[in-house]
Amino acid sequence: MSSPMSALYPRLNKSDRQARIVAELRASPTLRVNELAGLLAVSTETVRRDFAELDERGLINRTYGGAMRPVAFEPALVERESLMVAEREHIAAVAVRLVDGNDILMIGGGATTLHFARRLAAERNHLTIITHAFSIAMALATNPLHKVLMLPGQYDGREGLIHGPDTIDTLQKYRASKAFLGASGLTAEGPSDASVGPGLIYGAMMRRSAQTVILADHSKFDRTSLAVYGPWSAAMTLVSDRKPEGDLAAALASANVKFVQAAVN
Amino acid sequence: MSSPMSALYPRLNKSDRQARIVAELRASPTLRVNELAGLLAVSTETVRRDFAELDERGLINRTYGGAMRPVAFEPALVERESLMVAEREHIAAVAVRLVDGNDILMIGGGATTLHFARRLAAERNHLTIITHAFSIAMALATNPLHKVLMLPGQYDGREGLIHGPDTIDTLQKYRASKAFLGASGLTAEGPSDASVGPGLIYGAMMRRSAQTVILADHSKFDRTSLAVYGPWSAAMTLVSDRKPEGDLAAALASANVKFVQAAVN
DNA sequence: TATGGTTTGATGTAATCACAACATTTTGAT
DNA sequence: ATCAAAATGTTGTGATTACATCAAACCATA
Repeated sequence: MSSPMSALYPRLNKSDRQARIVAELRASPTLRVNELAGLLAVSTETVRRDFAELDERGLINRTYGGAMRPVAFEPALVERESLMVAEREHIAAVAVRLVDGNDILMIGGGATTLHFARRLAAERNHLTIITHAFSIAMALATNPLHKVLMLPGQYDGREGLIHGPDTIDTLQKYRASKAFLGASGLTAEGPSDASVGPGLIYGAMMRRSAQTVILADHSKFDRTSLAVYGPWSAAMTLVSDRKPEGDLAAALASANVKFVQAAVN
Repeated sequence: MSSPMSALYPRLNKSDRQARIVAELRASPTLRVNELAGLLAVSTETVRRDFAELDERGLINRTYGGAMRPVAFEPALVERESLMVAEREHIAAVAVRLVDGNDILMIGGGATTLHFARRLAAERNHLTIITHAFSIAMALATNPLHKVLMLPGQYDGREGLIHGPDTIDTLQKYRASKAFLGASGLTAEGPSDASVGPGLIYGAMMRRSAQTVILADHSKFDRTSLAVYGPWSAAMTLVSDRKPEGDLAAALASANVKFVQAAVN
């Protein structure tokens, strides 16, 4: 057997090799499958398999022909990130159309609202946005023309967002035209969140905004979560990829909640 | 037409389209030629030509099959991260010893204070920390036993921290035992920062804390920066890798500033 | 040593991409 | 309206990549 030309490194086992890939990405923001195969003296298929695994674990991001360094990974958020991505992006894209040029917005934390914030950064300018989520603020700040106001309070590293009494108090000082909120459950009673702290924030944001837009894919329908943060009302709009049915649909109708469909073609 | 977002937008001219490509990269760190062609309703060759021009101008980075956001978009912090790392880590390690178990801390933004926060997360528990920097809060939150309070205000994506009148106002409500602050310059007049906004924060933090600890390596000595945020006083401690000399040393001595040496080695 | 699972390599096929050459459309100025 | 330049689309070719499949090599353990 002829030895490979670039035997720069000793043969590594799987975990060492993958660790090295991650390390290599710190030096260079992108890597090609080809280069790496030569560098590590393994076949391209092995590199591809490593990329697939590391991408699964969120340590890298795959691109066509290679991989790139992940931008910034939120602790608990990454797990949810991979689910319902297509639905969430559609919901976010449609929700952006509900934003007026003069709006003052409040945006709650969550995977879907993060997509919404990214599109807001890409498509809009000169908006004022109040939020309690680090990820939302960082996404919006990639467009320096926006003005991002951060709420005070206790930082929860697991969720990557801020809550607590200070947050609620400060919200009373602000008034927005529209609040954009995610939810982990939607029932006839109203939208709800899995944690009490953030739930209180979302309720306060809703009360301090003229309009409220709930962004939630159909997997949240009829799922009850811990903290219900508000009854349905005529000042609310639900943006989702499917139309609700049954009890939930009846509750929305009787409260005059507007519905906007984000079709998944 | 299986792309998530099909032709939602009107036909754009060249410069608008290219501006939009740059904007779109804010929403997603990578773009594929194909997706973008569908999104903008132009041929793949046009997208390729746009990529070539934008890459030439440094506004994007090309990858095989697409383009990615240039690394320069990241907060300005990363650039400084690589300088004086050893010195900063020593300074941070020594500064941690100045923290008492019952302290309530304020920590300002910066590369050196970030090292300090990481050590605090590793070595201490049950501290209450008030900060205005995302990176500091995230570093501290890796230890869930700490309580991290985030200040409100306008988010500056370039620096990755918060400032503005709301921040100053809120600081008046708090009182800490010690403030740990970085600096971009140290002169006889006092420590100073390169930006006005953060400088005002550091001044306020200093006034609201019983003790102030300045963390700065020797490259900051005798360098004047934009915003001087406080005169030297007996309530201050300087932690550095070298002992100041000349005018600076005289000013520190006459104000009774304590000095702690962080020896390298 | 035998064995079963894991890891890696090799191969073939289909999909995707880059690039160049040429045709067509749009734009802007006269 | 006419013309020339710029911008864009189309097409074809060759290169690169992805993915599935199967075989070989490797490894831990009984």
